Amino acid sequence: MKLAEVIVDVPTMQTDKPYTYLIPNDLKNQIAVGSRVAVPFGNGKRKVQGIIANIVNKSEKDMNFEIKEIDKVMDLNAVLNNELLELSAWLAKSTYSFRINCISTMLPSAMHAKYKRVVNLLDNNITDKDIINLFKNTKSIDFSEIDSNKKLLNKLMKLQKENKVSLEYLVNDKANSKKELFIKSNITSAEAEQYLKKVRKNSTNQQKLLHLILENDALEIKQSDLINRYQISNSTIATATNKKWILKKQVEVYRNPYKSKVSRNYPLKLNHDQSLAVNKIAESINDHNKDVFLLEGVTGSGKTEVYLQTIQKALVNGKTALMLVPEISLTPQIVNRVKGRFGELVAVLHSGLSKGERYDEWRRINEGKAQVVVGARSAIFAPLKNIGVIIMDEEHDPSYKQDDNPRYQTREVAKWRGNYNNCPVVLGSATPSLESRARASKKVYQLLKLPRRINNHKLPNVNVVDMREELAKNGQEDFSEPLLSAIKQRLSKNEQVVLMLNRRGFSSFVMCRDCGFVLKCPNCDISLTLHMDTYSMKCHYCGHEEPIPKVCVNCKSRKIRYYGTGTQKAQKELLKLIPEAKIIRMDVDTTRKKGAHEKLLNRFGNNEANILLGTQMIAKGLDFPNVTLVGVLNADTSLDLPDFRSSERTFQLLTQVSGRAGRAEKEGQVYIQTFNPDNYAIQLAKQQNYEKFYAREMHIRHEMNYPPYYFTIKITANGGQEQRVASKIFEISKYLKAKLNNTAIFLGPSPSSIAKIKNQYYYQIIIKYKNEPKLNECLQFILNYYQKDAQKGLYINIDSEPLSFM
DNA sequence: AGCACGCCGACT
DNA sequence: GTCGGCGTGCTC
Repeated sequence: MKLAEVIVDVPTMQTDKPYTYLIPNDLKNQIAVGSRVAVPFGNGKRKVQGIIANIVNKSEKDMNFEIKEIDKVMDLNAVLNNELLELSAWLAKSTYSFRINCISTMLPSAMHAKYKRVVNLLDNNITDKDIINLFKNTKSIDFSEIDSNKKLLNKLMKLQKENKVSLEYLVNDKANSKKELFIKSNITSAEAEQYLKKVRKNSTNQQKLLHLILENDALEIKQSDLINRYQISNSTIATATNKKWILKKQVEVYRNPYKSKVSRNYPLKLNHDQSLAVNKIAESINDHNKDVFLLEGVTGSGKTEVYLQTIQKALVNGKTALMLVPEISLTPQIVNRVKGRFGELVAVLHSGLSKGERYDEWRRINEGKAQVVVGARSAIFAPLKNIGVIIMDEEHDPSYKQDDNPRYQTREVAKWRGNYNNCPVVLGSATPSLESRARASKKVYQLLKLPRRINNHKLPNVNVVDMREELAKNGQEDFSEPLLSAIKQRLSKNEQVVLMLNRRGFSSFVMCRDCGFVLKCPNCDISLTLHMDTYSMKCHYCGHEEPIPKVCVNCKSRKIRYYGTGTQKAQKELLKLIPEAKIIRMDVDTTRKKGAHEKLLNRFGNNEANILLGTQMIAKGLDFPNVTLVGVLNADTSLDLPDFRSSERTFQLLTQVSGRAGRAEKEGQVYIQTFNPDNYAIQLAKQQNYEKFYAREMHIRHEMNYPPYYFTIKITANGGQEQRVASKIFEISKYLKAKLNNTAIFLGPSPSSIAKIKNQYYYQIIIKYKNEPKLNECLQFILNYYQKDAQKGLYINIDSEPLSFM
């Protein structure tokens, strides 16, 4: 007997295993491994969505529990192939998360189940006024309408026992494909010719339609096209339908998120280094080698062209290709370049798409209609088959690590898929992560270098401005004299400027000068940021918003001052200093709306503004030939973070943003303003010398026992009651210290650096270790042991190789 | 998660 | 006595 093993959509520790179900006869042909199904689950009539992980041949009698039947099948075809199912199991294990959560992240959100409970009225002779009122003139109501009404709920429970009402559970599919009305001819062209003779001479529109059918055997056309392109009106269509000349038909269409025209582009001639790289990778594609390449190329060295020609090689071999880019640089610039090269073969996946668009792109990939996928982090789960190459651009980018469950590092998933598909993985960056670069040194990865910019353009000239001097000299803390005059000079030459300030809002905090009181968020342990556009104080963590205080909340003093500069304030100040500046501000606040990102960049590209002022979102991927000056207003924001990766981040950010300058003929210039001009990360970013930075930073990591010399794991406990959270984390720490080798280094337990977010307290332990074969088992034990606390609102999270220790 | 079951205090 | 609060355990 064939039984189905189902992973149910109930993300808890206890239910994180397959459940066995009978396959009813009428569903036998529709069910396959990887299908979405609805199954009964639990005592009542509850139904949940699930994924078939396995079909096994077992006798029902072998089971020591009652087996229920699968209720229905949600899709015509399996939504997960074997590769992705296997991947979900590996992912769950390696990220300490539930399998169903892993499966959910693989599927477009339109495929996540939508549950609905409905109360049906069975008995019409109910006398209770509340109940009569409730069912006014319907027989069934949505349960959520009465969910909170205890009194009503109790009455209904009673009635349910008397069989007077019933509770029904529905698993609905959110996945709606877009349909468009098509017109299809119902007659042959020969018949159309006959009809043409019969129609009245003055019915010109009908004649037009008949001619169309005459000329196109088996005509099938969008109704809207028929109306717009051929000027055939709705009434004509109605008449023709009545006469049975044509049929109306709903056809599933794919939403196309990139309607804008993409101009075709062709492979560029490669320089020596580039062709060497392409050849190496192509060799690996041909030979089905699972090599991992690290493509270390300075900014502007033409990495993208290497990617594109590599993808071409995969396609020529009859394979597909996956290209990942950081979310923030998933700009139309990159997408258009890939689309322009490979046209209809390309599917794009990123958060800017609507749910429907994402679903459609996903289906195009699943059905094999798209062979090239470009996308951000989660696109690593694209249902491509027969992958020939996986490319990760800007492999060092922090957005490749997901910061909630499953907390995966895209790079690791990419390597897993490369291994499964027997294909190479290409990691590209101007500033590789230390982990990757170290592996290249150990020959685990193959290092490919692009040390020169294309056409031998020079790297920009970088100047470091000591803001301590500037502050002492002319009291300036935002715009130094050298930067200001450079801006003015560039503007006078009609060139463009990019300014980066890694802090949004107006001022970063508000402090009372009398008592030192800083206004904090009531829900989070973080100070509120002043926003001038809304005249309010905002919390960047939970979104809390309150009016700007006029007097100090603490001491009632009026001496309140704003400290720190955000993008809003910088924009205002810059306009004061350079009135002729035309500034586009780009930060989370101005790019929240769909497509805003693209619009702002287009305006800048069209020279509608001469200064682009933004947060780090402007550091990556932008390629504007007219940008000759880049300014970093405060290089210290990322340096001052209490985290072992802060130097690496700072170096990467400064190098990336500097790379925006002088990408074409005109030479670029960069000014980095800092209060730490001698810091090595800043000095080496000035020299644009990655290799030197790598050597220096590795030395420090070695001294301090940090990655890549050590593995790390972060265990966090959070909950509403600080006491309980703290005692839990100490308990865990004690347990682990007893179990692990004494070479493991424990940091903490301690409150997390933002100890409270949205009224949840956070405590953490970080463990640095070299070799701990028992660790995985211990952590699984902890998760199991503390699952009971999850019901009391106390959660344990495990983050393997966390991005930051904060 | 969501539901049933069981145990305990407080009410018509 | 029973109603409803919450802690506990189970879901093929």
